[in-house]
Amino acid sequence: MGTQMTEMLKGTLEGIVLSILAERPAYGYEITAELRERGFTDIAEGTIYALLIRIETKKLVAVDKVPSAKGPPRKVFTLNDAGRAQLRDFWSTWNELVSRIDNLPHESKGH
Amino acid sequence: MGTQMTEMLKGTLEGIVLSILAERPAYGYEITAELRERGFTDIAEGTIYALLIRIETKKLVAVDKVPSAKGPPRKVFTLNDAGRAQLRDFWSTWNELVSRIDNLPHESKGH
DNA sequence: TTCACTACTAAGTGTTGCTAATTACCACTA
DNA sequence: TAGTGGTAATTAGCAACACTTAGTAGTGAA
Repeated sequence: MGTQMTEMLKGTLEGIVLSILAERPAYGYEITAELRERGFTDIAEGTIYALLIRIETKKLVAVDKVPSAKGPPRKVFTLNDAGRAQLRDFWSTWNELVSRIDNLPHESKGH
Repeated sequence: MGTQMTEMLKGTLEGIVLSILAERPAYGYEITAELRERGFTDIAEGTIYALLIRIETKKLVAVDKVPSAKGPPRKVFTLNDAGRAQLRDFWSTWNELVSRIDNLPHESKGH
């Protein structure tokens, strides 16, 4: 992936994943697929799994092992209250950043 | 500063500074002040100087030493062609990220 | 001479996303 | 039976970035 996007995802990717989990519980592989559908085409699988471990450690999610018909058991992640609070923080920080950047000198900002 | 914002600035701060330099040449202290005016209140001085060294190393700017009435000579940074190209890249990546994030599940996205 | 302001530098830290390799499980097929 | 392919998760090592903290100097005014 372009280095530019890689660096920009730092600090946003966690919020992106949390917002997907806010819709419904999901497991790693599923989240990776959903991200690709949503345009985040080049995010490495390993990145997602590492991130999921992080949000589990931070206790933003509940985790259930669910047996799968094909393949090893799935780790299903469900957002908890702390996770929803973190997600609200994410949106407020993101909105603030967007509005600050909107106020930057705009010459050739792209439409 | 909130950790959340700190992480989000990774990958964007460089573009933010470049876009300030696109308006007019400036030196470190000046840029720091301008950022504060524009709402980036808590960015450490050291962070800006480190970033300026990075973009100088990447040859995105021309550097001139200009004597100052009060204090040591200023290092004035001027965007060059490579810098302007980098800035265009920044805006296109940024716009792409914004549009992807806009398409995320939107419940409680903030107003 | 002391103080405040200006301007830059340097060392070390933590978080993050990346690559790449490995393991595990099941169904299908040659 | 062995092999292949798709699903699912984990791990180790790496590089980039912003942060904190501290320090070095030059200048003018009290």
